Amino acid sequence: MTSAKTISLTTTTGITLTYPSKQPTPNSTTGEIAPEHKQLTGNKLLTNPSLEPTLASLKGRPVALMIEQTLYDLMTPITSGGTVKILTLADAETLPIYRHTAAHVMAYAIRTLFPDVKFAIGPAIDNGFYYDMDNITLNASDFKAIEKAMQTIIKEQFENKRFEISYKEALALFKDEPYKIELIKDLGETTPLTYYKMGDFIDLCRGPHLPTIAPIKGFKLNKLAGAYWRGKATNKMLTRLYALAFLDKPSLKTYITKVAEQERYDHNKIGREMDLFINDALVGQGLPLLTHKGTLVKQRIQTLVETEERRAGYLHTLTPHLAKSDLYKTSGHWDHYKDSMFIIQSGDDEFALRPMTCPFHFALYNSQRRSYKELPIRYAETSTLFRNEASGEMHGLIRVRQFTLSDGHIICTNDQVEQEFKSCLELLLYFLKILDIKNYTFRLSKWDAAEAGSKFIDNPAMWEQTEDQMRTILTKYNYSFVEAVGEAAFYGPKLDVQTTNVYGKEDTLLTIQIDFALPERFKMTYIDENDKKQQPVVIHRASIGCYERTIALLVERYHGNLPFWLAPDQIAIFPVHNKLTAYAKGLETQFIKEGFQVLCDTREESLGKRIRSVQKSRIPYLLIIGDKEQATETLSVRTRDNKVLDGIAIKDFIAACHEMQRNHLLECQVSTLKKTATS
RNA sequence: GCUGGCUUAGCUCAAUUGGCAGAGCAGCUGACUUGUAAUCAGCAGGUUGUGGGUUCGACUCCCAUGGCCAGCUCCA
Repeated sequence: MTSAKTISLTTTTGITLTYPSKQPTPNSTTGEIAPEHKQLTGNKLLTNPSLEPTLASLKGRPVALMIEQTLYDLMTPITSGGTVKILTLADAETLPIYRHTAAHVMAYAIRTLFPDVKFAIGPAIDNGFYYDMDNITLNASDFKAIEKAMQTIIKEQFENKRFEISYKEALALFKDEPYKIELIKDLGETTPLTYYKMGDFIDLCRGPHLPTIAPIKGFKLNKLAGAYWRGKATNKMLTRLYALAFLDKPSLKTYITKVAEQERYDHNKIGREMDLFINDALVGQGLPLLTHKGTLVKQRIQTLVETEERRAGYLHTLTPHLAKSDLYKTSGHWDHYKDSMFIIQSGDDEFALRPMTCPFHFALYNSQRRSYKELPIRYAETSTLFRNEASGEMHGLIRVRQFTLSDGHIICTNDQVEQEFKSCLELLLYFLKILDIKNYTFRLSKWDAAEAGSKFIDNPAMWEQTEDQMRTILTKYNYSFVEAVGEAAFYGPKLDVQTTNVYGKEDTLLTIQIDFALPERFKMTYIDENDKKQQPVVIHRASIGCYERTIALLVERYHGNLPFWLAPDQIAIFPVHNKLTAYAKGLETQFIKEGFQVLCDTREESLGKRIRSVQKSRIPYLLIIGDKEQATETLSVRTRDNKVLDGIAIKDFIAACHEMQRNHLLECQVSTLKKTATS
């Protein structure tokens, strides 16, 4: 049938595969395939007939290949050998291909309903795909019609055909698609171009794709948003339509249920429900007010952080919340961030609320002549910072205009950088461990040479050196990390600890940065052992990051059930009837003396009602006090997960609470109490 | 800042095509004295975010604006 030369590949299952060397080419004027090439498309590529995909069902059949970690679809000629994994729909590696093909189906459907639409890009993403479009107005009420059109298209079981075309042919074929034309021109005349065709819908695309759209099942359009063309805010904003896509409807449903479940723990909802913070339109956007409960949580974390920092050799400072603009001009922040600083004009003087602490610590350092014998100097401050974030950026406690950073700056010699960097890392890992935060990843945030001089200080040698330094340390101590170009600070690379919120949105929780630029700008020096002036290195670091963001993460991590030592109200006391009020009040006093935060509810309401009324506060322990408890000097302890333990001796309960408080224990030590109760 | 959605009592939500703003919870008053997630009855609660406009008449339609939510962009 073909004159294909055979390229032999080793497969994990020992199957030999052959591939045709010749590819179908389109008729350049119409975009149609020449008839003699038709048999080369689709599913004729495997020599083992039992493995051939069929249009009717791809279940258990090969749909794509992975050769040396690169994905190929079955329509693409293979030009090099290697270890091959044959992928079926069941393989995890296939899912992005499936989603990408589904994106094309959606585009096809939209084209039939909105013929004037102009397509940009439509990639697979986690959990689904999106397509960016122009010249179209959509709203959620269009979703059903689009989904229905997609179903209709899928029923046709179109093959997904692949074509290689020249630069000129591509320009002609996509002449009505301005965004595709821009992509083609950017790829240039020398890059091989391909497009895919299903039914009468064609799309410029590198692939890979499923050989047929028949198996596409579990999808749901879910979100409409604006997105800048090529991710640049100066470009036109396009319409982005997001969809979820899974192999089948049950997995789609499972995912939707899971997400709904997760979103119930949004700190922005339950943080307010727990009465940790509020917002007030008169105060302003991005300026949350912590209630007394939120303040208790913050103060407790702060105590932990500052205690550990002192142990780690940090010197705590208190520096001004504003400074003359000259300070930020010296640091370079003015050039980079002037627009997002709060600037205050006072007579002839220009001030700004501080957006970071570093120059203040540098001023302290520079207030004396420093010897190498003093280094490293480790400054730390629980620092209030102000950043005028864009109005669309604010989010609960995660992104705000005023926040409190567990900030710190280590000024050290070049030789001390590795040790100090490692200590910073260990300190923040210690905090993450105590708080039992596990959903984080390390990101080595590097500069982008393309933006040298504008976004980043133009000193390639120093960038290379510090990034290597960081990479070496991380590798040496076996921390796995991803590298991200263009995510550095303007003065140096960062190790960012990234986390995600309940919506899966990624944010930086903690950061350690090596700074080679600001010591120069602030003319920081020390005298070395040879009586020579040297320039120190600065490490910027955060212990727990910003308290507001950390509280948000904790609320989501614990679903509001903060550990005993962090819970705003730790214990609530409920006398069963009002003759026990005095006794309950006595207990309250006793617990307060022990240092716990206690609520005593003596309202003349039913016990059930009073218990119900504190459920939203998620108090770890409710103590029900009846005549029996008073007579035996015991407690009936109800935990917030609704377990009831009767007959707990008061002193044992107090001891257990102290234990949890002192050791920052995560679990309410119900088992300990129980043991005491039954012994 | 941009795109889309939303904005009604303290909270959660109703109110047909433009035709008298309504309920539950919370609050207050009274009765009940309570054993582990809502005792009963009554009362009160609003310039429908704000400012304009269209209309005999606007919660409803239009314009502007504040705020909230998701996404994009940004994040020292």
